[in-house]
Order: sequence, then C-alpha cells, then structure tokens
Amino acid sequence: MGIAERKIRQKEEFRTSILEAAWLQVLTDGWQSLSIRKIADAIEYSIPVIYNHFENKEAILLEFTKEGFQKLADVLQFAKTQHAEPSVQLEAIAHAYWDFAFEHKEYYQLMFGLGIPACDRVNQVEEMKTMTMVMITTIQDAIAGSKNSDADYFLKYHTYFSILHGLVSIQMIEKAGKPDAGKKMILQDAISGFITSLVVR
Amino acid sequence: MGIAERKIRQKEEFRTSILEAAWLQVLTDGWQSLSIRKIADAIEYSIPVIYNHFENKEAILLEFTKEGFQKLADVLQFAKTQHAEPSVQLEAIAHAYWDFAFEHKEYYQLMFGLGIPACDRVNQVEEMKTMTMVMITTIQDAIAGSKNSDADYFLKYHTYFSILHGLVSIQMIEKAGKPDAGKKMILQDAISGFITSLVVR
DNA sequence: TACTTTTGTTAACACTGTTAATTAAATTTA
DNA sequence: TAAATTTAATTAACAGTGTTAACAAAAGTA
Repeated sequence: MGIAERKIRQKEEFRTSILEAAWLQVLTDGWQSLSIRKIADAIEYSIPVIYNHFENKEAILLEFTKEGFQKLADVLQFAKTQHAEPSVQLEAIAHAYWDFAFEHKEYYQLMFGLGIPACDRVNQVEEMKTMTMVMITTIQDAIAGSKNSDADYFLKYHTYFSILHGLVSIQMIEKAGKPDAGKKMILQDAISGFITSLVVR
Repeated sequence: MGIAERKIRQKEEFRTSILEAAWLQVLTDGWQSLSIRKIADAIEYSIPVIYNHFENKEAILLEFTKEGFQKLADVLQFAKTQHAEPSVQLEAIAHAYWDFAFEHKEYYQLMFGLGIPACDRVNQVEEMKTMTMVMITTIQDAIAGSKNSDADYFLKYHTYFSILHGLVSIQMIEKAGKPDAGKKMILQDAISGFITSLVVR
C-alpha cells in the first residue's frame, strides 16, 4: 500500500514549505524578525504544527546553518578545481569565500552568529576611533621605518584589524573548552606573517 | 540652593545603579538573557523608571559598547607604550587585543555582535567539516610544494580561515553602504601576505 | 460502521520591550 | 502653614515572542 509512502512524502513537503516560508521571511526582514507565528501564518496553518516537524526554533536555524555551510563548501570546492597550482587555489578560494559571504549575507550572518544590531550600534560609537587611532599610528610608524614606505597605511590597518578580529571570533565560536596551550600560536603565526609582509620588501 | 544639584547627583547615581545591575545580569547569564524587567527587579524599582534614564534597551547596550571600546583602546595604548620599535608594538598590541577579548568576553561579544547561540549551533554542524577539508587539503598541497615543507598545516589553516572571516565580518559590521570599489583590495592584501609567508621561506 | 491513530486547532503559560493613565511624593508658591 | 504645582514612581495594559497541554477533526484500520 502506497499510502504510508504518500504520507512521508507529504510530511517532507510540509517540512520544506515551512523552510521556504521561513526563508522568505528572512530575505525580507532578516533573522531577527523571524518568528514561528509568522511562519505559521504564511503556510496558513496553526502554530503547533511547526513543532511536529521541528523540535523548536533553534532547529530551524540549525537547518539553514547546515545549508549555508554546504553551499559554501560547494562554492569553495568549485573555485579550487578551476586552478591547478595550490597557491593560486588558495587565492581563488579566498575570493570565492568573500563573494559567498556578500552574495548570501543572510546565510553568512546566521552561520557565524553575527548579531545584526551591532552594525547600527558600532557605527555610533565614537570611542571606536580611539582604538582605531592607536592601531593606525603604529602602522604608519612601522611603514615609515620600513622598505615599503609607499604602502597604504589605511589598507594595512584594515588588514591588521581584520586578522585580529577573525582570529578572536573564530576562536570564540569554536568549542569553548579547548586546551588553550597552543592557542596563541595561531595569533603569533598570523601576526608575524602580517608584520613581515609589512616591513620586508 | 543645592537641591537641584542633589537631584542631578541622585539621577546620576540611579543611572549607574541601573548599569551596575545590568552588568551583574550579563556576567551571570549573558547578554541574551538581559531584560529590563530583571534590571528593574534588581534595583527594586518598577519597570518604567528605567525609561527615565535610558531611551530603550538598545541605549543601555550602546553604553556598554562605548565602555568596551574605551577599555580596549586603553589596553592597546598601554601595550604600545611598553615598546619603542613599531613592529614590536604591533605585536604587543595584537597580544593585548587577544587578551582583552578573552578576559572580557562579554564586552567583546557585545562590541562585535557575536550572537552567542551560534557557538552551540555551529559545533553540531557536520557540514562545516566539508568546507574545512577543502581549505586544509589545499593548504597541505601548498605546503608540500613549498620551501616550508615542515609547516604546521592545521595552524596555517586556522590562520587562513581566521583572516577570511575577520575580513568579511569587519566589512559587514562597518558602514554597510560604502563604495565597494577598493573593498577587495583588503582581501587581496591580506591573502597574498598569507600565501607569501606560507610558500616563501 | 465502530474503533484507533494521526493531524490540527484553540487557548493558555511565561516570557519579552514599551507606554498610557494614575497615584504618590516632593517642591514651589501664596 | 496650606494650597497649588511640578516631579517621580506605580499599576496595568498592549503587542509581541517561543512553547505546550487539552481538545476536536480527519484519516486509516478492523
């Protein structure tokens, strides 16, 4: 009897219709305003049906996070296969990563938990400039006393700051209670690489 | 008459008592569970009084964001003054930045909008490993064909990934509608620096 | 057709930020 | 000092949120 078969097919359709409605919500209003109620409203069912398909809201977000990482992996894999030389591949992967992030902001923000309010907030924090200035002046000094005295200090500041923030936030996102013995090695590695490329021609 | 004076002093005390109660909440339960109601409960006043001192919840968060950036700026400035050579200063600043982030996680997460749920979520996403593998294998290839064949590929992967994520998320947090003409230059700069330090001895 | 299982709905609970209306207190004026 | 006025604080509500228990309706089985 194909009736059990039809049922799991219907269940599957229901599931994807929930995800589609959710995704539509996200595209128009962002993650912050996604709600179970709105999804239920969009699919024209009552609220509790959603809990027959997903344990809770977090499970829905998890689903999209998985989707995001799978898409990103595909994109990176494709970029890699377009080239033969490993160092060129690394460059291509980097650009593909960048493009993915900005072409699919919604995915990226969810995947790495970038709470969107910070964007509006941080831009009205005058105190950030104080921190920025410490970094910039030092970089200017370093450039002045180097063999690359024509280097773009603002570009280099951005690179420096990005490396720092990237290291920290990746480290925070990953398993919290890891042995932090060799943690700072990553920092040391990235920073000495940056400084070398800054100072040495 | 010093009665108006006393009043603004009391108002100031009230304000800081709100911030103190909020901070205590954050330390024990994190940003996510901070609520106006809990603050009101802690200071033993009714809810609306808080709105006499802060326009809304966001304003309270903004206050702490400012505080965080000021503290970070101070820490970096101090680290800088401990050394004379700019390149050494850059290294010291990097370490100070790192230490601040992990010694004041609450501040850092608020400042850069690191939505905490992602931590729990991302760690149960198997698909992340697919992406990780694309990066790691490429880096292994690059190392194998380089003059640094003894380089730690896992360390280098972490550096690579962190740089990418840092670049992207800083770019996302900063003013959204900026001219994206020279945006990719930052990426190019950071990545070519990394690759150079990876391939060349 | 009668029974059982699955599916869906209503209504509520316990929260959240925010605000209008109202009462209590403090200060100023007569 | 007593009355009027301004300031401060409270209660109660609105409009949301995620989640779930109790119940009704539909579908499948005997």
